[in-house]
Order: sequence, then structure tokens, then C-alpha cells
Amino acid sequence: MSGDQVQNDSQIEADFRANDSHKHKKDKEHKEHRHKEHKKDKDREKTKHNNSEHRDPSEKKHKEKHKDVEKHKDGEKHKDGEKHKDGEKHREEKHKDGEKHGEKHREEKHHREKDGEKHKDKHKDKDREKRKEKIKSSSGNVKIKKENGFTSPPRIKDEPVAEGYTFSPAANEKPIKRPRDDDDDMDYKPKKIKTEDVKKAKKRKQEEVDVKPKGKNKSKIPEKAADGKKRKVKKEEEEKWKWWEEERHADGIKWKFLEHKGPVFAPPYEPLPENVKFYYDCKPVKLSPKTEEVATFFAKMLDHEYTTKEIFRKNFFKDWKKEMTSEEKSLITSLSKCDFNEMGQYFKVQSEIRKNMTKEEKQKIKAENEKTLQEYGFCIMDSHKERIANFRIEPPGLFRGRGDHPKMGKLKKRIMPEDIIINCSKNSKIPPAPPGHKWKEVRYDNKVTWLVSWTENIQGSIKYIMLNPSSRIKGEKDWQKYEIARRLKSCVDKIRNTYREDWKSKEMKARQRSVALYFIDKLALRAGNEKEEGETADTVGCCSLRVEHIKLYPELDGQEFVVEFDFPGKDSIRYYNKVPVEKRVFKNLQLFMENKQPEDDLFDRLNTSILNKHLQDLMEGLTAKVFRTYNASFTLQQQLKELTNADDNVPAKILSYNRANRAVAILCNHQRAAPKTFEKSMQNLQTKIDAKKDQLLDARRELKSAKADAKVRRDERTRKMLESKKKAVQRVEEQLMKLEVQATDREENKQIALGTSKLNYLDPRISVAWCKKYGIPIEKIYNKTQREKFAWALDMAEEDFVF
DNA sequence: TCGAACACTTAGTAACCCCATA
DNA sequence: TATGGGGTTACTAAGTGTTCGA
Repeated sequence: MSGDQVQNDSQIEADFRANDSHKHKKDKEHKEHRHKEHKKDKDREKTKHNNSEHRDPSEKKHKEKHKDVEKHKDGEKHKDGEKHKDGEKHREEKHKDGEKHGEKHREEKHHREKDGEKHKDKHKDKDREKRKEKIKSSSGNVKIKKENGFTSPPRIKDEPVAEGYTFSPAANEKPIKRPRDDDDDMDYKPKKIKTEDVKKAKKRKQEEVDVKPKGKNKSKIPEKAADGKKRKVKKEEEEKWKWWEEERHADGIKWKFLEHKGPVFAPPYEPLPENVKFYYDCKPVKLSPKTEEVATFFAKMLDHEYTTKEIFRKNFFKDWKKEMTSEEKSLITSLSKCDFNEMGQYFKVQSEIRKNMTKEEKQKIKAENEKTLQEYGFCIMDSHKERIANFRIEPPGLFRGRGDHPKMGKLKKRIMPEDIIINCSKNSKIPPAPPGHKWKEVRYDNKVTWLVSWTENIQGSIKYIMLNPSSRIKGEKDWQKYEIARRLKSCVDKIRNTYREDWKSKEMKARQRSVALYFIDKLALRAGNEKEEGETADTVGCCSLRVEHIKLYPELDGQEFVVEFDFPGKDSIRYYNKVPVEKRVFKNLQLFMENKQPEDDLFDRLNTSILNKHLQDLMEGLTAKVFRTYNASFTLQQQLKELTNADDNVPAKILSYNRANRAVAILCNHQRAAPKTFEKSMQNLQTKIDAKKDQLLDARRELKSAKADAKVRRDERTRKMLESKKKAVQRVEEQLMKLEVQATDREENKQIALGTSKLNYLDPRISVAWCKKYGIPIEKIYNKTQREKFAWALDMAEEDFVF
């Protein structure tokens, strides 16, 4: 490192120190108390983390397993970490030069900036105050879910753009051409409904399994299929609506015709039988229906940890009392004296009874559900029958917030027709409200996609009934999302250069923005919107990170400039990561943290709207979220390229796919609780593997003796026997390998959820292209629902697709 | 201009269903 | 045929980002 650089860095630091100190003095007095409280929380957290250390052994096991599989499958490497490091170093060196630039006017500019930022500071301070108060009043400790056990997510960036890559126009730049057949105005009537119904779909699915699209031909008719079947499949293919080949609606218009049957309400409360009693202070008490209903919500959750949590109990009891009659209120004054066990037991028995129903009874229920689905589960949107995602109104119950949610246990009220807003076409058949009731409102807004909405009573937020992901309206948006991410690919280098430049900006705001953006890009952090204090669990994203969420190490484990992140993210899932960063980032972080308390905002001059406004200037349609999509899809494509071995068999290739998928899930921090049956199922699998190994030994022994036999006898029968023994060995070897691959996959997946990234972040065309290239049936990668959601990608992506 | 409201996507979990196996 | 277990689906909470209106 040059002397110039050192001087430069310290100069910059001095500048900012002088500039920011006023603000921090001002804040300091307010912070002390909060700091203490947070320290307490931290300690509690530590205990929690220690408790979760049982994960480590599995990690070891994981590594050993990994080795095992490599015996079967050469060329698979997990060198992501190192590769990433190298890339970073390279980038850092590239940008070391030219950092020195006019500092003469820096101070002057800072003063100017200071004024502009005063307002923002006010808001941040307000938030901090609120947080402080909340911490004071809440006895709740910050409980973060288990550590994921990974330090640095596998990342490979700075990869050159693949050769032959052609940039595809973004969805919002040019509409996809093909005249729409329903291009009339709002008042038109639906024509023939074109989408298949569920039964048909089921039938089709059966046939679809055989259909393995290969090659450039867009038609997916199986070559081997018998003529009749061929025709049938072809016919159904034609019936399937290819909305992606049609022109989209004009901007802002979501549909031109919408008709549906309204929502399905939760069944009314059925009072408990007389013999099932609630006890208060050991004495049976007959509760009024309303009180009893709320009591059953609690009784149904007795086995759950929730009911032991103080906040949950407190909130529940408070809301329960609101439902009680005045006599009940005066009698039932303590939750600890309430005995719900008999009620809880009753529900357990009911559930057992349901499980043990006869086949016929189960069939009957299934048929009823199917009938409801057919009646309420579809709507007509622009001449097409589309599946609704959630046509049932959420039933009443107790609110189960995630993490340390301050409102857990509160009563989620029963939604009545009077709470419901219906959205549909004016000229459609408007769904009637249930007898004796009326809707809150009937609206005809075709600039939104929802069919039904209501406001829930816990947070006061609006809930919606919307269409299934397989619908046109959702699919188009999904496709567009990936097109925006692909557009980012073409300008990401420029954006990265820009934010690097901003690390040395004279403006604090620009520096914070650029460091935050670096985290969002490098670590796929979420934007981190500001949240209302006391309304939700204390979770953060990038812009809302606080000083207490990171630790800086000038050197750690032989690496320079390491940042340790430890914070509760979305759903209170812990994000824990140690990342070496570039020196300038590190220095900036030191600066941002100076004179701040642990509970202060790391980026006190930044919020998501400032960040997104800036991103919008860099690229149309760019928001923080796009980086996650872009980096996830880019990583998948890159990892698939690196991990797939063309000579592997199908299970090994699928393992490679899952590993690529896993790299993305780790990057995005998609964790899951290890399945309860995990250890047992691994054990069972191991037993199977051992048995298969024995079987292989036997088969090999038999082969050996058959060989000896064949040498001596040399007749046809012995030769045939030898052949069959050879085949047997081969078969058992394959079976063993399959089991071992399965075990590795399962072990590696213990606490990682692949589904979220697969469904929301990975451009499906990458997977489709990969399947086509390596002859993998798409059903091995996407199940039926996923294939329906990604129908557009299945149809349009060829083997040469590049994200 | 800012906070609130709104619309929509992303997320993990639990219930359900179905298939392989004994 | 019963059972266990894993995959799938339903559910709904918790995010992001845009729009609205004071």
C-alpha cells in the first residue's frame, strides 16, 4: 500500500469526524439507557447462540459425506469461498489507484450538506427514541433463530459475460408482440373460456410426465408416444393458453374483464360438547359461546411453545377478556388458573378421529373440497379461467408472529362480509353477499390485481385474495422481474465502479449509500425498510443495520478487514457472516461507527427510498431488490456451469443442480428448521446404504465365482450366467451410488431451504436450458406446481439460453 | 415532502396427501 | 392393508416498493 493512500484515508476520516461530532453529542444522552438494555439483550442472545452449537458436528459430517460422493463423481469442487476472495482482492487492487482527489472543497461542501441532512437526522432520532422506549417497556428479549453454520456464502462474482450472450430487451421496454384477442374495452363480455379445468389438468399432468422436451423444437409432443396419445397431448397443448405470446395490456391496466364468486368464509364456530369442560381454579365453568371460541384457540395451541411465552399469554388474556361477559370477566382474572387441558385433549381426539376415517368418508370430504374449489377457486379474467391462490378468508385465531413479535397471542378476529371489499368488472356477475349480510364495498378497479380485500385487526394491514402464480397476471410480472435483472447484468460493472468511486465521496450520504449498496450487491442483503417500533419484531435489513449488528476486525483468521455481521433479518432469521471487505469499505465503516452507540443506525444518512431513488437514476427499474434477483440467478448459472459434469449420470447431475441451488440459498440466507425427523431419516437411509453395500459384496462374490466357472466350463449357459452376474453388480453399484448421492444431498440440505430461491429468485429459463442441455427431464427439477408457474419459461427457453 | 396507505412479492411452517415398504 | 416418511400445498406473516394525500 502506498504512503499516499494511508494519508488519504486518514485525511478523509478526519474530515468526517469533525463534521459528524455535533450530531452525536446531541444524541448521546438519549442513548445511554438504550445501550444498557441492548447489552442485556445481547447477552441473552449469546446464550441462545451457544445453545445452537449442536449444528457444528453435522457440518463436519457434511464435509466427510462430501468426500464420499466425490469418489463417485469427479470434478466437483466447493472452492467458492476462495474464488470469491480472489475476485474481491482483484477488484480492490484495480480500484486502489486514483483515489486521491480534490479535497480542498471538502470541508466547505460538508457544511452545505449538513444543513440538508438535518431533517433526515430528525427522523432517525425519532425512530431511535421510539426504539428506546420500546426496549424499556418490553420485557421481550431478542431471540434469533439458530445460526446457519456457514461463514461466508459461496459467491463468485466478476465473471466475464459469457460469450455469445445477447442482451434481451427488458419487458418494460418493448411489449411482447402478438395481438390480443380480447382487446376490447372494459365493458366487454367474456367469450369462450379457454383455460383447462383442474380435472383436465390432472389428466394432462399424467401424460405430461412422459413429455420430455428436447432440442430446439418448441413442440413438446413425445416422439415415442402412440399416435392417439400424441393427438390428445397436442390438443391439450393447444388448449393451454400461451399468454406470453400475446400483447400485454397498456400500462397500469391489469385486466379488462374480471368475474368471480367472492370469498369462502371460515365455518361458523361449533360449540364444544357438554362433557368437554373448561376449568377455572379447578372448578368447571360454562363459558359463553364467544368466550369459549377464543378459549378453544388457546387450547388448540397448548402443545406449542407459543403458549409458554409471556407476551403471548399476556396478549391473549387481554384480548380474551374483551370477549367475555361481565360475569366471566369478574370471575376469570388470572390466566394461570385457567385449565384448557380437557379442551385441548378433545381437539386431539377429534384430529385422531379425522385421521382414522374410512376411505369413503375421506373421499366424501375430498369431493366436497373439490366442489368448493371448482366453485370458488377460479375466476374469469379476460376470457380465461384462472386459478385463485387463496379464496378462503383467514379464519379467526391467535396471531402467531415470528421471532419476538410484540403482538403474538392477540386475537385475530373473525372476518365478516361487512369487512369485505369485492373487486370485479362492472358488467360481471357480482358475487352476492351471504344471506342476511352485505359487502363493505364493491369496487371496479382494473388497475389492481386483487379480487377481494379486507383489513386485519392485528396490524391494520390489508389482506388480499389474488390469483395463483400460474396465472397470466402473476406470470407476466415474474417474467418482467427476471428481464429487469438481466438488464442489470449489462450495467452492473458500471454501477460497481460508481459505488466504488463513491466510497471516497466528500458527502457522507454518498459514502453511506455506496457502502450499503456494496453490501446489497456482495452479500445479497435485503434493502431494510424502516419499521414502526413496537408493531413488529425487531428485525433489520441493510439500510436499517445498527452499529451493534456488525463488528470490525482489522485482521481475523489470517484475513484482513473482516466484517462480522450478526443481525435478525426477515422472519427473525439470523444472518451471521464474516466477510473480508475492501479496505476502503472497512475504513468507511469505522467512520460510520465513530461516536455512536450500539443501538444507533449504522447508515444514519440513508434509507431505502434514498437508495432506491439513486438506483433509479443508475438504471430504469432498478431497486435494491433487483440485486438479489440478479445475483441469485447469476450465481445459479455460474455454479451450474462449474459443477455439472456432462459424463455424470442423472442423479449425479441433479446433485450438482441442487448444489448450485444451495449456493444461492446460502447466499440469500434461506434457512429452515431442521426437520424433526431428520436424524431418524438419515439413520434409515444409512441402514439402506449399509444393506446395499452388503448386497454389493455378495454380488461381487457371485460374479467372481461365475468368472471362475466360465473359465473352466466355457459353455453357453455359464457364459450367460456370467453376463447376468456382471449386470447384477452394475445394477447394485448404481443403486448404491444413488443412495449415497441422496444421503449427501439430504445432509447438505439439513438447514437450508431451496424452495424459496427456486421459486422467487432463479430465472427458470436457466434451469430449463440446463435440463435441455444435459438431457435431464424437467420433472426432476420442477414439480407440477412449479412447472405451472414457470410455463412461460418451459415454453420459451432453449438450451442456449443465457441469463 | 413525508408518512401512511396500498399493492404486491417473498418467506417459513404446518397440515395434508400419496407412495413405497413391510 | 397399515404405516412411515417425504414431497406438496395451503396458509399467512413479513418483507419491498409505489402511490396517495395532507
